[in-house]
Amino acid sequence: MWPIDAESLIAVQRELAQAPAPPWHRRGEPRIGGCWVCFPRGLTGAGRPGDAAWVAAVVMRGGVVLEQQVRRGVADAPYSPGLMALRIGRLMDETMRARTTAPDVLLVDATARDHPRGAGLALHLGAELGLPTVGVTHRPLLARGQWPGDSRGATSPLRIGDTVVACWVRTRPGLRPLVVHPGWRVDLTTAVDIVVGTTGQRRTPEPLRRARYLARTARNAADGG
DNA sequence: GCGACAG
DNA sequence: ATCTTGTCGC
Repeated sequence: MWPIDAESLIAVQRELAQAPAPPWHRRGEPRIGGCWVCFPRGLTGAGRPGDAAWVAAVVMRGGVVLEQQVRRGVADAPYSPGLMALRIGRLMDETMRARTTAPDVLLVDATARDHPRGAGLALHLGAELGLPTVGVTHRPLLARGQWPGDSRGATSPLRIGDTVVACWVRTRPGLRPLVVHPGWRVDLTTAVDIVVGTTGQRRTPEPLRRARYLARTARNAADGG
């Protein structure tokens, strides 16, 4: 369920951070999903409840698209660091539940353990959907750590205090590394494996790239652009 | 009060 | 997320 106010979301996040999550491990060629939300061009700042949004969900297996969908929706709250679930949690959840093909693991552009209460949207969405998740972001929310070397596959830890909560991953030499967040039922090694395994010559994992493309294309067709 | 701050 | 401006490369 998706709380509609900060107080209840914060309570849910505190619970989630403690919830047992038996580790999932990839076996064979998994179905890998990607979910992406985009907003109207020109929207600036934190936004507001009722903002238009476009959500795309993709499921792939070994480079083949099994299913993809894009829909228009509405954001429930402004963006606020640590409370992103309030803005787009419900949207992503509903979009994923509308899928016929269930992925084995889902990629989300959000953090997980790298969060004020240790339960960012990537973790939360996985728990709600009952799906292992991996978060992929451009930068950490709270965690700190030096960049890795410049070769593809190079990683370096991101810590909050002494705890490693995520890591930098260089998916393409010469480009800024991504932040990879082990989400619901996923450990660091598996998260990196999934991201590197879905990233060919591009910086972004293919299911996420595809979902982003679909969402933006739908938006551009709708609001002119 | 000011800067930081996933998307 | 979205914007900007420029640059390098296929």
